[in-house]
Amino acid sequence: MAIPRAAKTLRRTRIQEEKEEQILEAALDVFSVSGFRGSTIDQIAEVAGMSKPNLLYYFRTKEAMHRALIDRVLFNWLEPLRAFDAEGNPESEIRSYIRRKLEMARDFPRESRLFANEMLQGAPHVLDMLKGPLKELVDEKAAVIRTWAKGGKIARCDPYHLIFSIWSTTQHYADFDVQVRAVLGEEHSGDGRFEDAARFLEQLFVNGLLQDHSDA
Amino acid sequence: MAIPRAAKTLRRTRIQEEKEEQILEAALDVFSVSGFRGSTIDQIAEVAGMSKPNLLYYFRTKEAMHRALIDRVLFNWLEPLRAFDAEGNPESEIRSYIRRKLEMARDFPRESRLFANEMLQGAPHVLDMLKGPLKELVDEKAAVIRTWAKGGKIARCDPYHLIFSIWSTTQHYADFDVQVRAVLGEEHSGDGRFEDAARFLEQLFVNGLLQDHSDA
DNA sequence: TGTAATGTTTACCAATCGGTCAAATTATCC
DNA sequence: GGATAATTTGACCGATTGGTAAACATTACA
Repeated sequence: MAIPRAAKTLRRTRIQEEKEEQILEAALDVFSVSGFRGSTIDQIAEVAGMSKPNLLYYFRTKEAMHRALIDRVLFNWLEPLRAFDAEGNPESEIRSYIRRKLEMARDFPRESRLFANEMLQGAPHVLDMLKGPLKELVDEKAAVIRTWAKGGKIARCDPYHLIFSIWSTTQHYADFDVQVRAVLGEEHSGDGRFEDAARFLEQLFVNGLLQDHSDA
Repeated sequence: MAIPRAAKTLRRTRIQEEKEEQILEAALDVFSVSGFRGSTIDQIAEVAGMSKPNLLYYFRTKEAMHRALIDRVLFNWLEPLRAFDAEGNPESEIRSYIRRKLEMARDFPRESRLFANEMLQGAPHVLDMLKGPLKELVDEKAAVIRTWAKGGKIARCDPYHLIFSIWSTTQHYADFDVQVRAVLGEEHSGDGRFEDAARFLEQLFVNGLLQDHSDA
């Protein structure tokens, strides 16, 4: 007889690791496109290549699957911001933050869309994380940016909106990918658009922030 | 007996106008949060305060409701870009475009989210519009921006990515509203954040683009 | 190799889904 | 006011939903 599922996490078998991986991979495919409510367990089961009850053997409910997926994705998603370094110089820190975020949009678009879907729905599953750990991390980095501004290393500006603008411009290339490609046309739908975007965004933020025009 | 629905558009009664308005208003509420697949006719009926068969009297299918809603929303959504004027001077045009887009994010967040949901799902209902009318409009405005750059009025930059970055930064305040509020904290969740955002974004784009640092 | 734990599947359930239908109700217009 | 068209509703349909039960198959391990 199967062990009660509460005990399953005590010791994990090889098969558990593999199957849970397989399921979360499929779940990412489905949830990132259709959101939580719009996705069905049957869809995920089909993508994962296993039967629905088999999925439910590893994750008791659709919610549990979604939560496991979000937990796994969120940590990596914040890595670039964590790497944002107070000791570095502003220009290279901002440049490399933009570059890292753009790389993530290019290499992990599903993760970005999963998160975007969650936000659009009002963050029902991650609101506490936004108000807690995320806010703390952003507060910390905003303080760094403010220090830079006070020291005259960058223009005076609202550090929160600076961070928001880097998030939005970079994630746009994952979340609105279909629109970007449609507008750029077939011929510019290779990965070149990410390099163009990086060039533009670095220019925008570096010129826009590194020199203080406000009292020129 | 009721007129076949194909003929309904021939002459519209007072009640038709009112009810269709009421339904689309409710549909906007629901679709903008849950996306097409995640929304149900019952939800919309409840919000609209009418029975499900009554909804289906005015819109034959869920798809028809969604299409009618998108058609109505899209035209207004592109208005600010259409107003972008080649004859004006670059600084004031960019400033007012940012301001208008931010106002729309503030005043019509549901419309923004409806659109964002559609993009996340791969634009199944509006792909032709993106590749057609939208692309043409953007091409036209991009040409204007390129003229400005060639004339030395703004820095040389990719006009498409400039437009993308204005879209993404402004719509962020509608689509990711819950995240913005969580990070800013309760005390900054009044409408003041839109003014702060406007100040920051105008600074960013004006300083970032209006002076050419690339050959300084 | 035997056996107990683990993993998988078939068949199924109640609830909800998008949508239909006919009957009942209301508005319109002569 | 009565006929006719427009609107609204309750009852219902088959398909799909999230999830369960139990039989069956496989694995790990002594």
